[in-house]
Amino acid sequence: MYLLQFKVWLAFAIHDNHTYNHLCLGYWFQGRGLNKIKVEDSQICAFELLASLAGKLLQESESSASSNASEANDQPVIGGGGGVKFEQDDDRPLKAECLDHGSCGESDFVTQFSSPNSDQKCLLNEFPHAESNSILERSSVITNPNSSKNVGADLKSVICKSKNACENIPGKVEGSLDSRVSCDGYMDIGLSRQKRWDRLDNGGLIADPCSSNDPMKMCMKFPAVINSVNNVELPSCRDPVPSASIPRYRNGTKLGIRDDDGNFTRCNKPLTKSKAFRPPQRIGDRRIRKLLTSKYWKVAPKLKDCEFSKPAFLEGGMNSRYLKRKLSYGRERYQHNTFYKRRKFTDHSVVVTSDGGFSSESVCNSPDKNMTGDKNGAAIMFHGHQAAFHSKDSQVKFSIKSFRVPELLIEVPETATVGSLKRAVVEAVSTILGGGLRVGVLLHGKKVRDDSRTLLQSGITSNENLDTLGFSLEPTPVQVPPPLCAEDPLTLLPCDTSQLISRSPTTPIVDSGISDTLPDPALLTNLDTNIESNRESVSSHADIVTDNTLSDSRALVAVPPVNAEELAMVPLNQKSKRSELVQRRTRRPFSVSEVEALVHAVEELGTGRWRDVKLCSFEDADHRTYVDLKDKWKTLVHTAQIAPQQRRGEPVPQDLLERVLAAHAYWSQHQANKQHGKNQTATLKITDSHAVRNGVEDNHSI
DNA sequence: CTTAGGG
DNA sequence: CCCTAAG
Repeated sequence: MYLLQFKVWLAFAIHDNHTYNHLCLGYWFQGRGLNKIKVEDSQICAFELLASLAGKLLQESESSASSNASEANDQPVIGGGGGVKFEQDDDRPLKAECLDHGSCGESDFVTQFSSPNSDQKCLLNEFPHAESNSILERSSVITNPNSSKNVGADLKSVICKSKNACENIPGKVEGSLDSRVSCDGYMDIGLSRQKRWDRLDNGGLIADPCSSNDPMKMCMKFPAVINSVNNVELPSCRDPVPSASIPRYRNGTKLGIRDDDGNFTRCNKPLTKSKAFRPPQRIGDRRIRKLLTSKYWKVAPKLKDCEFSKPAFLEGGMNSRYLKRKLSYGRERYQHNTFYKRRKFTDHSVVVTSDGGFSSESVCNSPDKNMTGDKNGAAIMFHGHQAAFHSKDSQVKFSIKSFRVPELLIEVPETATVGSLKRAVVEAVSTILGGGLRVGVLLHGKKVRDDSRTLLQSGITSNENLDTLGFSLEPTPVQVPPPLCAEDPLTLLPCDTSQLISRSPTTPIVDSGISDTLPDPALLTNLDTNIESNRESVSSHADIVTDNTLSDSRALVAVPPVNAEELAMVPLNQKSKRSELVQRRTRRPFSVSEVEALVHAVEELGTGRWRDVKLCSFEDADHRTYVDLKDKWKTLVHTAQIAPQQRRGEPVPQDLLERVLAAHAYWSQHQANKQHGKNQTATLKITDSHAVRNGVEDNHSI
């Protein structure tokens, strides 16, 4: 479980301004644990550190590859004071490490610490499977005396430091490090993911270059959102009706609601799941821009190293439900405290991004298909181009032409060697594939999740146009997958993918996009589209760089278009009518039991608190958003008011409809009263102010 | 982010 | 279910 944490951290360290501590973990995780990084300035942002590391690797590879080390000798230098030194504790050449371990993922990480003694392998086994790693356990594992001393010690210090830093987190809740701690990994993950989205300016809005109709707009909203999370309120606290009084199970109806003992489990859900993940469909542009803009390569002065990852420990017994908010809060602080100093970054750099993150929808799969079954979206690291051929009999033949790798951005300076570029690619891909792969099946752009169904049942038949069938490669969900399965994040990723696959505006969505856009199998092998889009991407990419270099000549070097073509996978987002690409969620008619739950919740909470309704009765029904509930209520009211003959779909019991009407009437009245009360208050205020104006000071007024 | 309402 | 305006 917690291995994932490292994995994710790594992902972030790579393209975020995480501090050394974060990167540290990621670094080791990468399988180069024996190569220490010494950082004088522990606040050095991950970027710089990574860049240094990349430079180091590059240098090594180059110097060893040829005698021409002049360029390579241009050691990466972290601007300003903090310095970074690389050391190797063993004899293995860095180069080898880079090539051989990059793809090992977490298993590699583990190996690092158990290698000294083969009998220590047992460590590995407990590791990934531990269902309740506590921080303490974690430390002990990492610092196992049998492990490399240096590594262990360093890691330990990192962890300790993190813990300390956490103590300064506002809102921290003292609590024992019980099994719940295992949730922190997820929180970290979710947070990190989200962080990617909101890593905009210091809470400020970036000029929106897009029209209001542009999907990009969505991204723009983040800063605002972030700023508004100050209100860390606990919904249940203000609930007139104790949430406990709201049965989670009613009439034997389960709505994917977990009982009160399900805290731990709940942690497995994406804590940050939310719409937040959805919008940034085009965050790519933004992110890339940032990456290329020197001004973002800053150092986090006094940022607490783990403000981000903290929440884990904080949540003593707090309802996980609120973690999200708390996290947001922490994130906000982070933003405010973060970048000031500016540091120039130069030399080699290898930036690897992977929007897909390590999410994995599979993670979301639960036995109860009905409840969590379908988050659209897939882990999306890859998307396959596939062609299917009909055949006689009832046989269905499939032929996967190729898979393309979307959302993989690799940057290297012009002076980098082809070899280093290859390694960078290998590393990037390896990182993603570290955990193995899974294959997803898409039909008409929708994921076919039920593995037990037959092709026929799934609609995959020779009669169908098999072009509508698609496959996707996804990172294997590690153990108990992390909550990255946030419904939205997943949805998001695929969108980026679609762009990568084709620039055709007609491309609906990632999934179906492939087949729809490339109906002719022959086209599947045609790279024109990709190349073209790449060029476009690159050019815009270069433009950005150019712009920035005007103010800072030390900015990164633009990636030559040539490289882009070589990397049929460096698809940067392009501006396009993404909005048209968004796929509609699959329709999910409410079941009677859901209606029942909804009605009950509304009876208790009223019609103006959909978020609470969601939380109380549908918290675990990830596919039901509060908006959905609101809409459903709307239709229910309507349904209840029309003649039974006009109703469609699964009939809703009349008694339920009557309750709907009753609740509707009741709360409508309630709202009216409230409104009336407000008016009265307003009147009073006016009266008061009037009184003040008249010199009748009254500090108690209002 | 949430709500409320139109599409 | 989606989209948006508003808060």
